[in-house]
Amino acid sequence: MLRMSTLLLRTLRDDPSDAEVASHRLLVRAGYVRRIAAGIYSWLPLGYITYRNIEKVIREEMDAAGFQEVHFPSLLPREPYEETNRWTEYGPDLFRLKDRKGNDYLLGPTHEEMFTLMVKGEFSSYKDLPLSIYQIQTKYRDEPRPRSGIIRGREFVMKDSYSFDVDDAGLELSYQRHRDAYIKTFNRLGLEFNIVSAMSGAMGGSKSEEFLAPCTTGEDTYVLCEKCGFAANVEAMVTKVEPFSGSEPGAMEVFDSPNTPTIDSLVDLYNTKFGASITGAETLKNVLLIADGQAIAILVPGDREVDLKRVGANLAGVKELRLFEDEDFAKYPGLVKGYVGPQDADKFGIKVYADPRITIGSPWITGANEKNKHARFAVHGRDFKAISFVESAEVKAGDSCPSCSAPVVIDRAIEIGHIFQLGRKYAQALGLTVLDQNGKAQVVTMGSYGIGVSRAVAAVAEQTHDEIGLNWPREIAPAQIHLVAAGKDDSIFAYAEKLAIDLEAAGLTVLFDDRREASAGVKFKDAELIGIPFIVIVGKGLAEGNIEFRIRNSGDKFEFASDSAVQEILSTLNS
RNA sequence: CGGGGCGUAGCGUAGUGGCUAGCGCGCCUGCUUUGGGAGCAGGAGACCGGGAGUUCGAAUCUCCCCGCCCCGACCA
Repeated sequence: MLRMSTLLLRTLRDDPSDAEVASHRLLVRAGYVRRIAAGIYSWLPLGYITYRNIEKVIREEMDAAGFQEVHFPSLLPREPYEETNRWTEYGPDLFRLKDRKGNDYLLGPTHEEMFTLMVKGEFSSYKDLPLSIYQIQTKYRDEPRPRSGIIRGREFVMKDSYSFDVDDAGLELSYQRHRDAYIKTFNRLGLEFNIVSAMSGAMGGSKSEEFLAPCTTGEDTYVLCEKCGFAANVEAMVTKVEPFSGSEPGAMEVFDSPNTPTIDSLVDLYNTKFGASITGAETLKNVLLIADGQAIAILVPGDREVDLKRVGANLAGVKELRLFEDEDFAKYPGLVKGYVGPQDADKFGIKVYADPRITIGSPWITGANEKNKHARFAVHGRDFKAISFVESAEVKAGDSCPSCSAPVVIDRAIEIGHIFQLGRKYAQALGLTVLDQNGKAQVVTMGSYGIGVSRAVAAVAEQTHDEIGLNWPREIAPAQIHLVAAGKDDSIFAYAEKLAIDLEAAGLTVLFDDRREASAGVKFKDAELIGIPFIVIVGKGLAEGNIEFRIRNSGDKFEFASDSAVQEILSTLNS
């Protein structure tokens, strides 16, 4: 039993000034967490119980799926990460340190290497596979910008699993088993979520899905089709286009277009000059980028911006992508800012990629690579040619769903889980092979599956809180019953004390507000802030033989007879 | 890393060159109160983020540093 009179807890009346999002504000105010440094938090008793409840659900579902729990150190030597090149690749996000002898160590940001090496050290036969193992461990990433309280920290707890299979079919099976276990887990946690297809990074292109918990303060943007249920990461959204069916226009024609460096100004001039009524969607925007030092051009319709994340995710092999700056224009005197067109790309030695909307055969109004001049009737395939199509334009609400063509909506969410088929990258790098039936060494194929455990606490808080406080689902609340003794009479406290003991004996967990000095109002406010799902009040009604029972979530209130309180509470909870 | 903001007691804040740094919440003592963040009285608690400088005098002005928050870039 938790007693408020002795609990290490001080609720705050005011929002902390450094907290913005609801989960952060309320977890601090309700005395669940305290900030230690940017992105680093301590858990107080109420918070740690809640955290452990979430961990318990996750562990139970992993075990039920037949995955085995292991545990690795957080403090790791450099060597394994050197073998996979991540000591270098991970860059400044890696917390690095040296021991007294000057050897390099790191605080694990993720543990692919350790898992792979553990299996390599023990198993060597195809008969040992498939295998799925997991750990729940603190991870460290020196994020450029920790934010939103415990949603994105530099220290956080993650449940990460890895599957090991001999072949792709086995990997697919292991992947599905994890997917199913994740669905069960998040349902038990009371989280609303969508499973969206995601990009697993430019190389590989293997299967990857994210579990996203919708909430306005989430930092992930995704596309959702409310009609057919299609959901995708913005990066993975596929543009639905029809082949161009219009007739081929006359030859490309350059026209004077003074002072039209922007799409809007170009549209105005064009409509006036030619008595037309075009929109930005009929103009072609040529956005120049530097991709790993190389100049490239991205073609998108003029009414859309280029989404650099989408370009980066869809342009195979590109690591660094940035917009052209003035000094880049200086290197290409033929390219006139505001009047760039794709017709002369070969001449300038610039690779051109087109958004799928720039269909073959479609005519466009675009820059003429000369100041104050544009060209019209520029036909893709005739007057200019892209090397390939690349998803580049920003996704907008109302775009067509790739599977059913209905208009999609755009929503924000917190990424609470990510599953993907890693393939053989780590097994290859670290030499994890097993002998097959023919005695031949086969590189093992792996899957990787993560759940943000500490983040899940915040995600649930985000999705369930209201104006007055937290509001936990029953399975993860720090207690199931918040019992308030409201009054000064000894009989109230004596009765409440017995009720608390009886409720615990009946298998419920109880937070008992047994403070003598606090007023009823304070206790009610605290109960609402702390967010335990059921609140029992022993107070003025006791004299008439009644206690009060409230449901935090709905606000419903009931009167129960004090002499049958335990039974009535139990039957209400079970109904 | 770019842009913006902030740093005064456990929390929220006032104080833009001048007396002993003020207020609310919380905390301690006493009395009163007791179903919606109680009242009165008394009290403890602050290297005003750090350093250097300007000045008779600095929380307040200048410079440097550190930390924190927000937007963006970034994010297995």
